[in-house]
Amino acid sequence: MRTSWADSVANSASENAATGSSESNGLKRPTRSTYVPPHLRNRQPSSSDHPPPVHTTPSPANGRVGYGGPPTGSRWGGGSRPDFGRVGDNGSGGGRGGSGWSSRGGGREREVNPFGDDDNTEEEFSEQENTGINFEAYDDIPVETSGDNVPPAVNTFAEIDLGEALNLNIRRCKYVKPTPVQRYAIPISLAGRDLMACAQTGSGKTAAFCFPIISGIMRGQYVQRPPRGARTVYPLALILSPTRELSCQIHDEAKKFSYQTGVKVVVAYGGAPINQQLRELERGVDILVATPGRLVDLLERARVSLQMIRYLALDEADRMLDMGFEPQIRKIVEQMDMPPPGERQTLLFSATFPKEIQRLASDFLSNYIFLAVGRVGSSTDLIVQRVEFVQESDKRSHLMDLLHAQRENGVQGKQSLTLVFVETKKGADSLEHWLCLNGFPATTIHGDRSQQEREHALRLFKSGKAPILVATDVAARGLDIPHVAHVVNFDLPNDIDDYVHRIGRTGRAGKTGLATAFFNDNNLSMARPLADLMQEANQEVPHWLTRYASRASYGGGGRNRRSGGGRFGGRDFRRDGSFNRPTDHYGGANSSSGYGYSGGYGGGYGQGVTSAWD
DNA sequence: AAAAAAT
Repeated sequence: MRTSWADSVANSASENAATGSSESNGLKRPTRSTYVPPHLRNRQPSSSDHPPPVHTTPSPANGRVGYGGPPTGSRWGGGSRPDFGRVGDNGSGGGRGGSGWSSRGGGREREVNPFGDDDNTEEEFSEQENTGINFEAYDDIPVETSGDNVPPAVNTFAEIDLGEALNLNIRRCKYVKPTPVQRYAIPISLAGRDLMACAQTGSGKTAAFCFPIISGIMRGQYVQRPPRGARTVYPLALILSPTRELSCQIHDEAKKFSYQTGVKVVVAYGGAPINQQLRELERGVDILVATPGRLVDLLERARVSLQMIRYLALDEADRMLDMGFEPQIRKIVEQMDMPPPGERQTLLFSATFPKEIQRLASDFLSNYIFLAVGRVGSSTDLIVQRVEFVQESDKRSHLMDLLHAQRENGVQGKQSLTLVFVETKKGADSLEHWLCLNGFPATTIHGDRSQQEREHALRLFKSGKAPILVATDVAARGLDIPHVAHVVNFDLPNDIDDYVHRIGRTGRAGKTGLATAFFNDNNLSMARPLADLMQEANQEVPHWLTRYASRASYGGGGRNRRSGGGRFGGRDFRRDGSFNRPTDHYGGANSSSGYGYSGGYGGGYGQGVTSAWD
């Protein structure tokens, strides 16, 4: 089924539900659209499994339903954003949009069931799905919101009408009740508001922005494809992330959530053949998940237009707006054909949100709500952090000792994985080689490897065939890898944020995790932030580290460019009063005050909020 | 100085 849900809805005036036999399909893509897979041939369409309505379609240029398309200005039908989905209310969704749609969203025949065999794979799935979600621990989690007219949070999914098909997928995912970030972020998003959210992954962050997007697209009838090159596609939502693997992961999640909703999710990223991605796009796309480089390529080829974007989500938003990415993001968001803030809905998610990045981010937002959700209970306690003083020349043998000990302690069950972070790609290769030589099955992931190699390495690691993964920061953020028992910072990062993200690869799913860092004279600039972080997380700080920390002067200590002051994401910079100051105020000179900061706003977060955020 | 991200 090539036609996306949105396309179908846009043309729903005259509906032809006959599977795969619509004239429009026949007209546009004769071969592909009329194909009926073997298992569906001779099968009666039923309310639960026939594809979304297909239509005798007027050409895109004259088939307008609902609002009139981009050239006419406000696509929001007059600024009442919560109602945007109701344009041209033709009743096809019934009174309660979600339920009405879902019965027809029935699934495209070729849609692979991401849940596997619906009835038999529940265990496998539940384990995966609930990774990192400790529902019990969520009850007294500190939450801070700021902004105008913050919609109230919900306590159950039942309170929100996300639509039947999506609700079914939520049940399939074993999501019993919304996590805090979902409780707040979903109503905010459903109300049409822009959002800057700080929340840990594993607490349902991906779902927190996917649910409202999917739900909104399901019930929105606003879609109209403006005339353009026939091969240009017009996604309604764009989700950007900083690494290819993370985009894949988000795509996989989004596919589960959108199963049989008719909402089409496509992923596009570099390093993989573009032709296959182009074919997927041609089959229809409502939600595009992408890394920036490949997206720019697609935009320049005019294979994708952002003209119809209703939802923009940036995952790991602080990384996306960091120096390396900011120009590309600005190009995509500000210099192509994406609707401006206020005409689209923008959702930014990250665990760490430095103030200066918040300031940058506000360019992309309109009257947004800031949301900070504290860590799950005392979950940092789940990650035991250790720092050891190890000279460069001793690192390998020291690592060897750790791995041997781990092996002998039986900590290394079949599924106990060790993730080793190093600074450079060369260093990754060479350490992997050395580990293998010494009898430790290791693999490596970094940016100099082919995408095939990267994905292969990740699979080897996840499956336990290579229980040691040597990685650069490409693996630091967002990746949900079950059974990582130990994160070793073989080389410490230069930024405490990166450290926070790295160690957050373990201690998930209510399991304990261990994080060991090798510290030496090359890491002096990290002494203070690291010591402060560990102290806040109730970790035992070695005395030698405390001495280094007290010695370190911020100016000389390092180029921790955004220092502790910004690292903690739990505060809306708009409330800081100091946000008018020049940017460089937040540079290295702010380290200590930054840390003192978390105690300075009410203590709601207390300690720990700063750690293990993801 | 390094990593990531298009070909």
